[in-house]
Amino acid sequence: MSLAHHRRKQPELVRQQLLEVAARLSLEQGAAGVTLDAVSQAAGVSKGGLLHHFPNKMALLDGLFDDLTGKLDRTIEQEMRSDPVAHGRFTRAYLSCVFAMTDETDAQGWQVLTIALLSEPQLRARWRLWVADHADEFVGTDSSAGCLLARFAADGLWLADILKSHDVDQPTRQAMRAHLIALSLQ
Amino acid sequence: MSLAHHRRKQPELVRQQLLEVAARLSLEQGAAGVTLDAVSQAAGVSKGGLLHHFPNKMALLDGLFDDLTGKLDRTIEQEMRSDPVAHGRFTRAYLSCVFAMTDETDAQGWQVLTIALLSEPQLRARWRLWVADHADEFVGTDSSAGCLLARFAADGLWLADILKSHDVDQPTRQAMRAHLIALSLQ
DNA sequence: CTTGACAAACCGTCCAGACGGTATCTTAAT
DNA sequence: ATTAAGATACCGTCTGGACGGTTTGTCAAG
Repeated sequence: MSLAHHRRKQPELVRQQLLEVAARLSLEQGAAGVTLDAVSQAAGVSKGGLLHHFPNKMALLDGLFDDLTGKLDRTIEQEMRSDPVAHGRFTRAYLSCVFAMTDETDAQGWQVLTIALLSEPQLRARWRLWVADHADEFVGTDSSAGCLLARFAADGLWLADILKSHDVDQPTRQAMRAHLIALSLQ
Repeated sequence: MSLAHHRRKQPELVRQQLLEVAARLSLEQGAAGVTLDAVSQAAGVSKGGLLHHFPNKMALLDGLFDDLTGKLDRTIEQEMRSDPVAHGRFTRAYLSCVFAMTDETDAQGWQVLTIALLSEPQLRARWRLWVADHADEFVGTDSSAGCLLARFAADGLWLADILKSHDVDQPTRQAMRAHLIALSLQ
């Protein structure tokens, strides 16, 4: 009967809040920090409330994954529309996303979260599927060795960002980007 | 008084066995599969025995990490000795290691294990340190944008291998390697 | 008044680590 | 060469807590 019970019901907002909190927790405490108790409490919802929206923990992680790939897909699609050259178009859009991740607000969230997600075998499989689907869709334009290499390099940079292992200054970063774009065109 | 109590004591071997089993378990069952019970049982040692060698779980993971980076360091050092060109020497050795990982016996172990390790914040920090140390040591020869990019690309390939997300055939692989070696020289 | 959106208490399991013990090894004085 | 005295390498049990999930109840909106 306390608090949230009496507030205006807003299921969609609560659902969003739960996903957001789950992402933040995985950022701050690693994958192990994402427990039903912690997430629900941090979101100001009871555990029962959380389990109402996501019937089990895997569903919560799946929700996170969907959120992530959904945003990524939309950004890529948008980026591709403004690229006149067909060859390597998807690769360049992918590059844009990765290079943009440093500045974006929710970039850090994505990053550490992703590592956490990838440590879950089931979610690894889903990521595999995502990659396979896109490789398939753009096999005509983005399957050259140059494109593949460019995307690998972007992944490496992305990994370095996640781990904060390298410290790449902005000029170098831009030079690398230019180099990779050139690669995607050959 | 049972069995292992009476066998010849062989601390170093048992220690090695424990690390090996831990790596195998993380490969087969993901990070969550590495529990003290599972590791000790699979290694034919009691949990008490395990905790004798590694006072807590973190120490076990640290041991794994040391094992990994130790082997990596030795391989890199060896590879560097057979490279006459100074510029980018470390980068090329690093490339060799990454490209060799597909064929090596314990490669799979390394790979999935590494993902598990990277999801642990403390171990991420140690990896950060490893990178920083090496970047520092070879700042004179391997800090060019080309070298950095080559290493990033290798990391991307390595990540793809881990996730089995891409399927890169051997010819493409070799072409990529040649390309990256050229990058390390410029 | 039915249904969806929660709350709150509870359960079974699993897991990290503590603890007290026992067997084997090493060392050094005899 | 013996052997006592410690150090080292284990074993087996227990516990406290965390965690995923269930169940039952309550309130509010349509």
